[in-house]
Amino acid sequence: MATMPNPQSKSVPKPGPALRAESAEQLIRRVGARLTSPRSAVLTLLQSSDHALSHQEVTDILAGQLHVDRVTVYRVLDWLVEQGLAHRISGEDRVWRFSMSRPAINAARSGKSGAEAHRHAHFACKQCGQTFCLESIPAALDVKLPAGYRPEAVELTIRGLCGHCK
Amino acid sequence: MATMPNPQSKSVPKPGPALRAESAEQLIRRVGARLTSPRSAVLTLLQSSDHALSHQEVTDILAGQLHVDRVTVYRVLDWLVEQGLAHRISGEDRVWRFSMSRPAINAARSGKSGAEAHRHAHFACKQCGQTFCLESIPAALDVKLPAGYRPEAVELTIRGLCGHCK
DNA sequence: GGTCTTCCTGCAACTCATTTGCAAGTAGGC
DNA sequence: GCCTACTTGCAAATGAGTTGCAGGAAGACC
Repeated sequence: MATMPNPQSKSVPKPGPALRAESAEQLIRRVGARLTSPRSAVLTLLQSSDHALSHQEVTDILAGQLHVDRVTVYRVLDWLVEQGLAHRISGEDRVWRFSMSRPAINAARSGKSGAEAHRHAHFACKQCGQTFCLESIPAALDVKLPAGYRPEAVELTIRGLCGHCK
Repeated sequence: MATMPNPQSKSVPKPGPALRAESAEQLIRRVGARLTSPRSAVLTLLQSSDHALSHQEVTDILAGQLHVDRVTVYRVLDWLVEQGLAHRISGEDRVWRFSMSRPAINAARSGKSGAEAHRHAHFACKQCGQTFCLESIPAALDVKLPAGYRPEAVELTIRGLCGHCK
């Protein structure tokens, strides 16, 4: 996924190079898991999307490609997060959004946890509702906390208007 | 809803249990709104809590004090946010939490919007589930966004173990 | 104190994202 | 090709938050 997202391309991502599907399968095998069509389809979708996708978006887009139950989509998304192949972003609309980021993939390859590699800011557009990863902006743990507080993760979300909606 | 402040102006309330209830009433009148027992009770509760409260927590605590419908609690909390007397924090568990912060109150007094004054980080403890305001840590808008992106608000949430759960 | 108007509250029913239970299906090891 | 453990599909449940509406009460006016 591009560090600088292109807001022009909306919900339906382009299929992309042939390598993408193969890459999704490779990643699934890399974690030693069973390769199934829902997993492959969801992961490929996340890979080719320039913004974080909600469960609803994934289900809608997949609906035209293959038959996948919505519960399965939930489970696959959870599983991808568990495996460190994707990360989950909580939005203001109480909807989870999922995104696959290069660092997460690299971390999975190198054995690090996805959470550990997932240290960047997000931008949530209040106009179009889309959420973009700002991988160039770190969500750093360098803040001074009150005594005794042990930080483990930082969530930095910027809200406003994206490049397309401004 | 009128926003004309009440002419009766009193001194800044001092911290202390006895003055707290009175202070909640003062604040409600300050925004020119009707003083009702649900509003007073919820605001007093937020004032006396050291952490952000969920709707469920507010309802539970209030249950032992007076009869308030859960829908009314939702509406009062929304109203407090609208008036800038409280702010709303979105958590990982898809539950809103509400907190009243000094800056927000001062902003209400000076006519500024609560959102404008609400520029601090939050700490979410994964052990006890509580969320605390870190008013000494600013959620600054000084990040470099991709061209065309217009930021309006920053949400900075640190997750980990709080001083009590460490 | 009494009346009136407008805003607020309580109640019931609803929405919708997400979860759970379970039986049927299938990927991959043997 | 067979088996077993892991996945999926379906139905139903959960739970936070919302909506519509009628009755109730805060506060203004007299």
